[in-house]
Parts: sequence; C-alpha cells; structure tokens
Amino acid sequence: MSPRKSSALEHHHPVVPERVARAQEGLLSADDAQRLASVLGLLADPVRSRILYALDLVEELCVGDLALALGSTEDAVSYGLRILRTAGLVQARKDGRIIFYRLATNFPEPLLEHCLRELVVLSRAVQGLDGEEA
Amino acid sequence: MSPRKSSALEHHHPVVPERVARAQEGLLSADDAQRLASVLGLLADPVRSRILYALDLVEELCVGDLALALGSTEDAVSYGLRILRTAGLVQARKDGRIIFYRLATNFPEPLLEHCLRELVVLSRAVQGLDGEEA
DNA sequence: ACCATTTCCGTACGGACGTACGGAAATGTA
DNA sequence: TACATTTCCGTACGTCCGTACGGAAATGGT
Repeated sequence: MSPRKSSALEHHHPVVPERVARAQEGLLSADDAQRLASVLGLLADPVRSRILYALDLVEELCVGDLALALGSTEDAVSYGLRILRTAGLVQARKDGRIIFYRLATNFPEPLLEHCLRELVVLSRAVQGLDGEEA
Repeated sequence: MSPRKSSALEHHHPVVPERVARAQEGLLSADDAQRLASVLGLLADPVRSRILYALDLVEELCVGDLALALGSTEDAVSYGLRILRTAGLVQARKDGRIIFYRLATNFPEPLLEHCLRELVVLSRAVQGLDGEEA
C-alpha cells in the first residue's frame, strides 16, 4: 500500500486553499480583533450604553441623577461610569461634593452615531433573524 | 437611620431636575439597551469578529479552513460559529461531510460596515484616550 | 463492511464580569 | 466642631462566557 497524501482524502488542512489564503490576507489581525472586542465590550452593557446615550442628550449629569433617570442603583451607575472613565469615554467635573460626568471632548462620534443610534434599530431586526433560520 | 429630614438637605434626588427629565424622555429603554447589548456582545469577541470579517472576504468557508486561516482551534471556531448561527448572522451549507458557512443572506450591512470595518480603526484611537486622562 | 474525516454536542473548568454591601474620603451646613 | 451628603473603593458572591476534552453522529473512500 502506498498511502498517498496527494488525494483528496488525507488531512483536512486546506479544503479550499485559495479561499484560506484570501481570507488570511485581508483578515483582522488578532491584535485588532482584541482591541475591537474591548471597545465593543464597553458598549455591550445596558447600563453603560444608556449612560452614554443619556450623556449625549444632556450636557452633564451626576451619579445620583443618572441613576434616577435610568432607574438603576447608584452603585451600578458608579461602576459603569468607572469603566467608561477608565476607557476615556467620559470625563468628570467636580463641583463641590457632586461630580458631573459628560462625554469626553474627543469622544468618537461614529461610536455614538453608528453603534448606539443606528444599531438600536438594527438590533430589533437582528433578533428576528434566527426565527427564519429554523 | 433617620429618614426624617424634610428640609432641602434630605435626599438630593434630582440635583438638576430639568436634565433628568430630558434624559428620561429620549433615553434608551431598558429593553432596547438589553437588545443592543446582545448584538454588540456577539461582536465583542475576537474569534467571532474575525469569523465575520473572513466570511465577508470570501463567500464561504468550512470550520477547518476557518480555523486554519484564523490560527485558532477548530473547537473555538465551531463554538463561535454556533453562537453566530444561533443569532442568525451566518448560515450553513452542507456539502458531503463538510459544512460551509457564509454570512446570512439578510446580514445587516451596517453591522459589518460600521461596527467591524470602521470601528477597527476607531478602536485604536479609543485606546489612546485614557492616556491623557491620567 | 470497515475505517478515516469532519463537525457537533455535553461536560467541566478557569476566568472575567456585574452587583450588593460596608466603609472611607471629600465636602457643605448648622 | 459635629453631622449629613455624595461618591468612590475594596471585597465577596453569583453568574455568564470561552476553551479544552471526550465521545457521538454523519459521511465518504477503500
């Protein structure tokens, strides 16, 4: 027997090498993908997205008022703000014992425009997609 | 302890009532925020975003080739595909023992265009934002 | 028929995430 | 000075997520 490896039945490695090569060329690098995941992960939380959305509507809000508007606890809002602040998406202004938060001056507009406003509508449609899959 | 404080110094509830009201009006509903978080959560994973990116480059790929192109294990890719398939973002075509995956025919273009292509560049800038916070 | 290949599924494990609780720091008021 | 308020921080806990491992199902070749 000569177990030739040249036939179509051997290891599976590249079934369609041309496509694999093409995918590899224009592919998202592991680094970019990780960075993108970090950014999207920031927005993939109801509390945080609502905070950003609220701060886009009004200039600035303190933790207590934000919690009141969102109907969340102050702890949850405080934690969400810490994450967003650490990421540099919001900035704080201290006035007495109250700390007002607002979107960072260099807050990326596309992040709000595309990921928050547009995708809210989109997310409703996406939910219906799996229904026709089955 | 002593909830008996009817003076203006009791709870501060709305520090700036006008802003709270305005935020509440245009706010993201808890339902929309949860739905948005689900969609963004789908993309907030290096394996999944790279899968979608790859499937956007080439028509279709099987699990093995996808794992080869991404440099990941087949298990990780298979799991990622399951999540995306369950969400209805990709669809499968079975050819013999090989299953080819591709983007769903009604895959939302904005999702790729804005969230994947544009935000990859954006995510690099966002990382630099916290640098000036300190 | 037998075996190899491809993929999926169930399970278990490690880790990250979000929340609640208690206390501390900073600040304004009587 | 003493007290109340606002917010942050450290901690502990429960939960969800992604991965690795083993086995099973479907399929094709010899």
